[in-house]
Amino acid sequence: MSDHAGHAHHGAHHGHPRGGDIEASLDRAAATCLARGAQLTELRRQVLRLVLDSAQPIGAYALLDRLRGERRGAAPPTVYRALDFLIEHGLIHKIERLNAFVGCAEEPGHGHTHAHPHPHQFLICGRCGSTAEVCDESVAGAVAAAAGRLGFHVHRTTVEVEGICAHCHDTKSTSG
Amino acid sequence: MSDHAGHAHHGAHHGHPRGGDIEASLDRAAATCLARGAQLTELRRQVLRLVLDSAQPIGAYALLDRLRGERRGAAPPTVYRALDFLIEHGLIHKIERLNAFVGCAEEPGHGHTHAHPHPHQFLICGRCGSTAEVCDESVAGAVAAAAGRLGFHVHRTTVEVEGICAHCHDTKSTSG
DNA sequence: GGTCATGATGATACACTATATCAGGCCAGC
DNA sequence: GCTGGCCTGATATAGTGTATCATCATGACC
Ligand SMILES: [Zn+2]
Ligand SMILES: [Zn+2]
Ligand SMILES: [Zn+2]
Ligand SMILES: [Zn+2]
Repeated sequence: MSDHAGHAHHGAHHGHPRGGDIEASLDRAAATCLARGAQLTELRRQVLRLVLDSAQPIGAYALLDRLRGERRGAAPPTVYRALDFLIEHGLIHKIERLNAFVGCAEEPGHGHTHAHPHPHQFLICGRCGSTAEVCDESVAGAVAAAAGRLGFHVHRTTVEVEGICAHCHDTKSTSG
Repeated sequence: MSDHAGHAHHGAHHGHPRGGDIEASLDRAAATCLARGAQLTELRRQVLRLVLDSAQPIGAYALLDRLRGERRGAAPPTVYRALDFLIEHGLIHKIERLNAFVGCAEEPGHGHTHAHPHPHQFLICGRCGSTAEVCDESVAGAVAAAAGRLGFHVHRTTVEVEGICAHCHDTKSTSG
């Protein structure tokens, strides 16, 4: 499987943690949770690790299969409860179009939670399946303005863009 | 859960704002399909009528239940195939967050199809469950700009905003 | 007329996604 | 010890979406 998963923040220190970065991210996530009076338990840490370890958005049942490798007897509620917690605390996001989950590309500790989420959008490549999380304020602003014009009070915004990533577009004629 | 979704079959009126406009919309939809070399068959017309007749986004299995009132033996593929067709031709949209379907608020016949969809966003009220389709070019433009900066080629964009509609916000203290 | 390809629908079964519910374990505080 | 809150285990079920094959109508073609 290709490992070129989209990186929205070119050259930045954000992006999907890979390899050894994952454990550091887990530690930061644990600290974030503690500061909020919540606990990143071993189960939740395992699920978060599996999400972060996946190069692409991963479904709840795929997570469940992998989780069973280290936690025998895990069942759907096991993983769904962990996912709910992780979403609640802004550590992962759900991509609605795919019924799948990805780690948040923003560093934790910025006060992002389910109640105060950071603006984010997903670019989903229909060819290689990679996704990139972008945090474009102008998109969020345009949405807020359009909603405000209608007197609508925004709580949460889902933006999911389907298309072809730069890498696939560049290589479409050489490997298609 | 509100209970004013209606139980009637293909009656002409339920007190919905659209009312008798629905049959006219169906006729326009049929013409649009014909012009594209497709046919809005009786089944598809029935499903589209049920979607348009629903005051709120309606799920596939709720549609199936109602469809069985006029087409005995209807099964999940019956309604999903019709829905796929209607989406393909831009006559309805799917709201991913709700796993539900709504009629397109834009008039058909503007060349909107699955291949060339019009920009649209949904405002979903978390209190009354109503949704509004808005067609804000600036939102679409901001998304296109953000994606373009990353070399991402946009094919389709999903924007779904959860919040409180103006009506519910105005009446939040007067009625449960 | 007969044959064949196409598209739509009927019908059965299945896969995938998510939640409800109850029971048991753990720990802090009283 | 007891209680209450939180987390997890475990079973069952609800909700959403597809795969597959059969049947039927249509229209092109010979
Ligand atoms: Zn994020
Ligand atoms: Zn790609
Ligand atoms: Zn529309
Ligand atoms: Zn409302």
